Amino acid sequence: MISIKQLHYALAIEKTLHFKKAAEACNVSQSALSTAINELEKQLGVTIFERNNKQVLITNDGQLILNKAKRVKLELDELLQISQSNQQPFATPMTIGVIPTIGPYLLPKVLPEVRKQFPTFKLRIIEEQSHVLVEKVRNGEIDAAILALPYPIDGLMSFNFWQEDFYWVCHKDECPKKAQEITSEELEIEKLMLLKDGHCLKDHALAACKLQNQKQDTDFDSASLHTLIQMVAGKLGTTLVPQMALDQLIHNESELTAVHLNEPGPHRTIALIIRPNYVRTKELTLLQNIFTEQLTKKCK
Amino acid sequence: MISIKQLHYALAIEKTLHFKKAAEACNVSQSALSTAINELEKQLGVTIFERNNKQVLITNDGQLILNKAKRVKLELDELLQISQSNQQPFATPMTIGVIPTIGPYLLPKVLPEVRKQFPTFKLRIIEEQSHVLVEKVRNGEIDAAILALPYPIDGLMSFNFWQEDFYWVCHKDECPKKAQEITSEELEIEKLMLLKDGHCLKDHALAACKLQNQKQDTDFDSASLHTLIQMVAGKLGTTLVPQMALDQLIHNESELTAVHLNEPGPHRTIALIIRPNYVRTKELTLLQNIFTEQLTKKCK
DNA sequence: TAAAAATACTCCATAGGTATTTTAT
DNA sequence: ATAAAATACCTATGGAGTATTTTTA
Repeated sequence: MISIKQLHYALAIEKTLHFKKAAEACNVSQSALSTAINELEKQLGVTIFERNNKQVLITNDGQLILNKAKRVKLELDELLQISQSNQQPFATPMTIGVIPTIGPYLLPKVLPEVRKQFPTFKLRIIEEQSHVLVEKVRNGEIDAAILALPYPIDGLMSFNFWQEDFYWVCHKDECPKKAQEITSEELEIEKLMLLKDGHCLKDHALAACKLQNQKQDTDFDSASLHTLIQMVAGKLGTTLVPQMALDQLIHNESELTAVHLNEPGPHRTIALIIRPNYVRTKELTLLQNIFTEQLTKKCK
Repeated sequence: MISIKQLHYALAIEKTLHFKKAAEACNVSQSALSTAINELEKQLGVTIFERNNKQVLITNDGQLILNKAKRVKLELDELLQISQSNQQPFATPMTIGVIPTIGPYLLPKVLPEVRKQFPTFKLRIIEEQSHVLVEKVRNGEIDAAILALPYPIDGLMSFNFWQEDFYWVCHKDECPKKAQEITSEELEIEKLMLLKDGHCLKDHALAACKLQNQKQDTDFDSASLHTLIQMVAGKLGTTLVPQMALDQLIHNESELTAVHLNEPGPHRTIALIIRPNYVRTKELTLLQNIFTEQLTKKCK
């Protein structure tokens, strides 16, 4: 019968493409690893590695096997986590990805409370764009991701925990009226500056205004909302920012005004994305509750 | 290190709730199975089974572990299938689920060609409603399902292979006009008979007419289109049927007329649903091509 | 010829079997 | 008292190590 050890060994070779190094990584002799791989290939009836004394190559079929082996290992790791996380929640570290238009605004609002409630919890945060995070969730590199929806997440599951609208930000001197609301029709589209392509915030902002994602003259090739806001302060145009970013981007003494974009909403939904069958859902639910609770307290 | 064998044994006990019977099912002695389970529980630090001389119970944590173990086994089975299916496609049997409003119309059109191209292929078909099939795909009981979209398939993946419109079917004597087209506004809603709740065809038909799924007086508690058509023939009302069912339901000599429902479409999308990471995609692609090809030949 | 994988041979850990004991109803 | 799981003990398989051979770039 095929064993987990064999899969471990095969995955080690995939990494190093070298039997001796792989053997060292697995703390076994080259001989042990070699026979294990031969036996695995014999059992499967598939040559996984084409090898000679100079190089190790992965066959096409072999790559499929290795990908599946990673999957098996992933599920097995999760099985081990079940026991640990149920014995004492938050004992095992967790890595969560977050996109750049959420991270800097969400995390300062919620992480203090997380630390307060679970002081020993090792939570690692990475910041990437949506497509990178989706891939990392898929292959198990990270436990979960915090994205803005709608976004295509084929094969993954989402748990929405927050919804918010956009605010239109302009310089006080250029604010057309004193109203608290503005509709997309009243916006001067030509003056609107948005993040560069690849940031989902741009798509969501355009969708909220019912605009196509046509290549706009006004595209601003910036990677952060902070920079955009600086441009607005410099009277170079206006922009749209999500509600949770308002308090950080616009201070009382600032030259800027933010008015609610009055279009049917919510304009942006924030969600936790996980693989189906991900096991640490209890812990994620606890986190999610803190998120919603803190956002409600600090945004409404 | 935890082994696959241990998981196998644990799953056998879950089925039988009896160590001796489980041991027999695994072709090992009760002693071997007993020690393996004890070792597994020790390694995990979790009591999976609460047992005495009279009964075996599954603990809460144990059930989580067992569910995950099933997952591991599933992925491992797929790993074994990779080698087999790549060595000779269609050598391993495959089970595909299909909903009752697709099966009887799609399968006669496509299966002959499948048999012709892959005579040795053992394809098993089961017929259930969408929610049952989605669950069976999730837990690996079946390889894939053929559904009509839109339908919620959280965490699964869909490959659309056909799109079609609805046709309004009425008795010739009651046909309001001779036109080839009718809009939903021209329909007499009171006379419209649809399948009972639970059949997605009802939802899709209503959506095509832009109607709410309100509890209609005209709901007809039938489980098959054939029955509905009999009712139409008996002048009890009218109905909507998908294009692929037309040739079977309405013959030349019949008393019935079918006219195309002229609403923005397509009204119903047919798709293959699989788990993410499902491995026999090459074979499914071949099947799917046959499906589309045969439908185009026989429906257009 | 030299670097790397495969093989030969030995050893030991452990999975499994049989027989027996413990346990709880 | 008895049915069923746990344990003791023995055996055999196979995984792992060391040393050596084979392979081919």
